[in-house]
Amino acid sequence: MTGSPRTPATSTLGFALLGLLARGEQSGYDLTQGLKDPVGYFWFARHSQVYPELARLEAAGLVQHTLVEQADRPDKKVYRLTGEGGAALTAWLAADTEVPRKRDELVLKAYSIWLSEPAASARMMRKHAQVHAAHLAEFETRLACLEREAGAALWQLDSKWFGVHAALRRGIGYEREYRDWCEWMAGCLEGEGVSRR
Amino acid sequence: MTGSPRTPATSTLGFALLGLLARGEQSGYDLTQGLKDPVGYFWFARHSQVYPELARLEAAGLVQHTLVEQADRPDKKVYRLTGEGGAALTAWLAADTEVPRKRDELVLKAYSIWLSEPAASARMMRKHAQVHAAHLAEFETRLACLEREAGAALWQLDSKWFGVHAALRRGIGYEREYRDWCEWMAGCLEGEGVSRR
DNA sequence: CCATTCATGTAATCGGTTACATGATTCT
DNA sequence: AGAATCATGTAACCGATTACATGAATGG
Repeated sequence: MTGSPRTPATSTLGFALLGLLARGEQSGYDLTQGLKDPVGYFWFARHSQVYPELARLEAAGLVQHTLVEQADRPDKKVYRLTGEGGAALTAWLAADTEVPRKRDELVLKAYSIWLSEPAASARMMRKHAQVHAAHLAEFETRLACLEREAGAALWQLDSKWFGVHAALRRGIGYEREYRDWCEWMAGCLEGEGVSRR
Repeated sequence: MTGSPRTPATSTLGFALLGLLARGEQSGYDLTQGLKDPVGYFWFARHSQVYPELARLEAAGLVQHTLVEQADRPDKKVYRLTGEGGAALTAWLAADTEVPRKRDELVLKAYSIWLSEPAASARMMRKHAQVHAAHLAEFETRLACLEREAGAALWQLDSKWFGVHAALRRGIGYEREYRDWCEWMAGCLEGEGVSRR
């Protein structure tokens, strides 16, 4: 009993998958879909990354799969969390989290925008404002749905809906701020800001 | 005259460097420092990525360097933008920009926070709120400095200060929103939100 | 004396994207 | 007839991080 079974350091993607599996067993395909929405607002991956990661998690004893044969569809592997997997997940939750440094090409362009055609840049900013406004609207709709369906569970700290709620709130704030910045930029570029106000 | 000199698709880092060089000639070392601050709020790189990228940009004819010998310090290569480099930069500015999908480990943890110890998670959220509040304060200080130093140039679309201004505004909005979300989360986890208000 | 700054590079590794590969069923 | 959905994998590549490597001058 000297030393644990040598878990070779699970990646963040691994914990994302464990977090999804903590809500119920799923196949690799389902997990890939789940990584679009709502986890996908802040983490995502393609199936080509998910399948090998699941194999690694299983080798580390954090998940297990059962083969489910299906008549009209391809057979699938349904994964579930093991006790060790649950423990690894809560240990990760308690561990320190790095503040991420972001890369954002649009803001990088803004830094060089003084070299560009203002009208063209304004159009680009308006387009991005629209995209973020659309994201915002979608998140707000989802939150409204959630309020109807989950009700008070949205606010219960030990409910899985609280997690969705938390992430959605972050998404809403982020998209609102991004939209406002794009619109402010567009306004400046269209001439409003030239003479200080 | 069939086809341009076959620029092998400059990376985003390449354009970040061109954007910095458009403001004045610099060495690879200087550029690496510049990628911390203020461009670094939205793009960054280590020197091990910068030096090879500069070599690639030079091979593509977008920058040129001069060796500057120094007595008391190591010699350095000072890079400057070529005409082709400036053209590549403005072409990139005019091109479509992808809306980036973000990965954020803290929000990912929030999604699984229903499995954690609320008090410990609250402490983590307060810590992150502090970090973002500190970033916010720093950005606001910088903007205030810029206002004093650059004055009206901050609002002139063809001034390089306008680019800094734009990026700083984005940083300020982002950090403020992130701080507020962390504090909202902490409040919930400390019990305020349990019974719906 | 040791750490930091200035200054430039290379090598190993890792996380993630794109593309390759297969194949049945259902919807348009 | 062709596209999309379900379902699982592998391989090549690329961008980025970490570590390796060197070396003089200055500051604590």
